[in-house]
Amino acid sequence: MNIGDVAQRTGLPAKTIRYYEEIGLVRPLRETNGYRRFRESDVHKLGFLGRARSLGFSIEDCRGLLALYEDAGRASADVKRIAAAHLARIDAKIAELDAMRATLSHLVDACAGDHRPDCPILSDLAVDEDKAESHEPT
Amino acid sequence: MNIGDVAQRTGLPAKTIRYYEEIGLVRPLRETNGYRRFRESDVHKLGFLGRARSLGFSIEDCRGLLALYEDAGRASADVKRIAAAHLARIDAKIAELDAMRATLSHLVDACAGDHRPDCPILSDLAVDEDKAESHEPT
DNA sequence: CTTGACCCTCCCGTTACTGGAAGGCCTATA
DNA sequence: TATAGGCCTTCCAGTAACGGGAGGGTCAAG
Repeated sequence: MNIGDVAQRTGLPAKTIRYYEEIGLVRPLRETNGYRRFRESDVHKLGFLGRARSLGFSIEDCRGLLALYEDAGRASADVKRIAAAHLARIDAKIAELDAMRATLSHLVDACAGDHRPDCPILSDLAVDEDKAESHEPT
Repeated sequence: MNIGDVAQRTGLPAKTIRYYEEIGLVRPLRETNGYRRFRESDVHKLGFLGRARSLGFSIEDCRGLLALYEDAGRASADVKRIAAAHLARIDAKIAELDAMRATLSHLVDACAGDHRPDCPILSDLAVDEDKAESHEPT
């Protein structure tokens, strides 16, 4: 199977599939003309990768999950560890976004949004107060 | 004021401040020895930037907000438009993460997490079903 | 034989920085 | 005065996960 068909079947762009090969996530065969030839097992792996990525797992997480998937004797605890860590990151990100949302929606609501220059959004950003002094990395 | 003092006062790393100068967000003066010299207005702007960034505004958003901030005659509607668009992006991101969280926490709960190989997390990722076929860009 | 749809590789651009190397400047102390 | 350290400078490279596009080979149909 050529890359175009695989893209069709997995929903992944051909560019992405080539990239996954480049970083060693899949190893399709090659035709004599240089075209990639994908086996069913490659397509299956790419589907796995697409689903894992859509759940927000990083490429390195995916690499680990794929290795565990192909290891029939793995312990489910190893899989759960990766997933639980990812879940914790998601929760942290949600909390961060919720905090941003709260502040921002408050400011947006307070802003008249008309032709006048007075704007609580800018006023707040301009103020040099402790409550606004946190610049933690995201 | 030198860059180290400004970093101290704004909470921004010196590297970041240099970067902001490079992309034209601030324009500190220069001493004869080549050191950057920051005025109070520069420090103020950097504080503004730090706060806007911590609310998740992009650099380009910040550039726009800063321009509006320095334009005494701007309309608050212009500011509100930027903030509301950002709020919408935040909401979309939260919704996406909530969906991931729901699926993932379900799987994590279903996984025994012991020494046995059976793992619903991997089983689900391996399945090629319609309900798991969406790989929309984030 | 040409057209058009594939496929290939290679390189740059994205976001917002961060790390590090190589070296100049400034102050204090031995 | 020499030197140590702590600043400061520039420039280069790398990050995550691709996307865009150039330049060019391949294949099946008409």
